[in-house]
Amino acid sequence: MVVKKPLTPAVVVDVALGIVDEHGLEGLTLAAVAQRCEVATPSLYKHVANLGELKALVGVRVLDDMTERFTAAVLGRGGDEAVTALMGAYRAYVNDHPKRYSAMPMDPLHDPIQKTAGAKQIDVMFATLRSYGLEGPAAVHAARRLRVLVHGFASIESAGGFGLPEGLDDTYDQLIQMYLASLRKDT
Amino acid sequence: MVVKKPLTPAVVVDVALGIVDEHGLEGLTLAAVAQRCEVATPSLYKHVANLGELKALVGVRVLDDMTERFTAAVLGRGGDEAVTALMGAYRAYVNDHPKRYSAMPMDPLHDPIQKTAGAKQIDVMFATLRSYGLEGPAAVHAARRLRVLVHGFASIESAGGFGLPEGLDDTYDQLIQMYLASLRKDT
DNA sequence: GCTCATAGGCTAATGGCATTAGCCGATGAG
DNA sequence: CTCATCGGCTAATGCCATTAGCCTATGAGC
Repeated sequence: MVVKKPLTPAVVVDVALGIVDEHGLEGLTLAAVAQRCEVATPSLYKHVANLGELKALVGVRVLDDMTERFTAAVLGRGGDEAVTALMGAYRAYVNDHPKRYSAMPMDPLHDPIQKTAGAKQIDVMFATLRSYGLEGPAAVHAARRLRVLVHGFASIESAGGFGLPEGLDDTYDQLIQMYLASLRKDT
Repeated sequence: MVVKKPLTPAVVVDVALGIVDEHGLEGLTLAAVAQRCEVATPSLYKHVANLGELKALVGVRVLDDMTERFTAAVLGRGGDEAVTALMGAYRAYVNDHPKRYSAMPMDPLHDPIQKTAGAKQIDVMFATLRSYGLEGPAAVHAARRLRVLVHGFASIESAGGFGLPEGLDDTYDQLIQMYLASLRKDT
């Protein structure tokens, strides 16, 4: 017999993530979550403050999932190899969950709920650049460039913004090489 | 005395754009537009098919405005100078209307309403790269890289995604130099 | 085993918004 | 002068978020 999972904030976020995967962030609605949980809409307020908070929590989950994959990809590597692995992992995650990416907050540091998850992800990026020995502003600029590249590509690709998928792998390779070259100049 | 403008689709889009500038794309609502036009909400349906179409039209307007500024920036220039001007104009537009940028469609070619405006903007980018003499796929990759850079940066900056505005000009400069270097390798 | 606070679910009600249907007056072409 | 059309309006529907207030089971503490 089926034992219904007790509803917890984490479960609600799980369900929400499923809805986002299927219908996009705009499709994420308390009513839809409630239906999947076989519960009346107002009941959700016992687990989550409101729709805004739920969206923030979904953002945290996406951030954490990505960070975990990045960490795994970079572990045991350094230098260009690590950077390449990180950029590959970023794109891979977004391709695995295209709709999901729109739930990733661009400004996690501005939201108390997302702050630590956001900081953790940025830390991984900084750590990936560690072996280049960049100091102060140079490190910040390098991390920003990296973020611009991966986010720019991922956001356009996941939106279907590149006319044809034709040669997208090559384009991404070129972005990686371009970035690695810029790192060489930095050091 | 005040002569009230006759309501036309173009005027409705103007008003909508004002709302987007103030409250963001999520704040764009037919009810809000109607109020500013001093008209009942259903009246808008005489000028616009529905909220979705209005958003698409706003997207076209943004696309066109940007393209116009890009064209002006690039006119009479070539090579690195032209690319630098284009990238500068892109960032400048977004900084002039931060909220607005979220209304710029990432996949204009998929929407019949936005298709030509999107194609025109991409044409300007290709034209800016013309003097490098890139052929076939190389030209496509170069244009994609350019788009990734400008969009990635603009989208993060306009969302307030960079921790501190500290040194953002420098970061953007580095992105430009990085891109110019990648073009040198292409040729 | 009894009691009572609480966790977690529910119904009812409110208010915002999109959208549709159907009405109506002004206006301009013929 | 007439009439179709344009552009506005009101009424009604339905979806959604959110709040208020109710009710029950359960488990901690006695």
